[in-house]
Amino acid sequence: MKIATYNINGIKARMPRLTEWLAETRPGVACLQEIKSQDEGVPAAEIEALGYTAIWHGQKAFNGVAILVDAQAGLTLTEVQRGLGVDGPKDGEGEQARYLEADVSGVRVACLYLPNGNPHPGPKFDYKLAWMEALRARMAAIWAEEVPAVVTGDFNVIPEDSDTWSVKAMQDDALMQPESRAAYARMLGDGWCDAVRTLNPRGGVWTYWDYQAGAWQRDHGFRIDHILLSPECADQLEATGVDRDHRGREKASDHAPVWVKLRGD
DNA sequence: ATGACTAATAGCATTAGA
Repeated sequence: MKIATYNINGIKARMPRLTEWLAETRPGVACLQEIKSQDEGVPAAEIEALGYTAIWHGQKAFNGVAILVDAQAGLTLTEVQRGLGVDGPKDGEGEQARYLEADVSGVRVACLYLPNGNPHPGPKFDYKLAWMEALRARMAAIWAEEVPAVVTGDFNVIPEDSDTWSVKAMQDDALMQPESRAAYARMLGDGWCDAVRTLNPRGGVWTYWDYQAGAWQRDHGFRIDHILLSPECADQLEATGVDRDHRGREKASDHAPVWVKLRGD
């Protein structure tokens, strides 16, 4: 089974790209982030017409996550949880739409959009770290259920220096502060497998290129979209990839899709 | 250089992203 994560940066603006990506690469599971839409604004009929069943957790203007599964391939989708119970950094705003978890034909799939955390330091960075601790706790609960599990999405963390084109350019960014990296490393320390890192130990794999300053043309990217596997899934890890060509297309997201292929046995 | 792009919402710019 192929499981993919894709920060699409606006589902309405990206529907042409999303449509052709699903048709061309046909992932069994597609975890989407930054749908930037309220629930009622998601083009549900178009998604269904592509042969995918979907659930989503949206909000006005920002954030928002969705899980799509290939119904034509016979995969089933049952929601398990939405949200991690962490309020946003502004007074009284409540929880932001950043987490959605489902059972996909016996595999637990968590789709997340971790807070960016800039500017650092400040309340947004504190929010990021609090959210990461809540995520780690949820991952421990999933672990305790002893189900095969995939936790994936836009983590907004550059885990190591080899995950960015320039350490110097990013050194003051929330994405690679020591606290952000340590929180991510704790998840790996708990036993979760960073799939792309495992098959690309020397780094140099990017999943995001800024819209600005010709970052795509210069290959000034970094790796922040991750796929973490439970031991059962890690044992089945066959391949990973980044659909880079989709970043270079007209009206593309600033992220590229990232995927893992797991053996089905 | 608190810049450069892009999307969304509400304007005739602002916020947020990373």
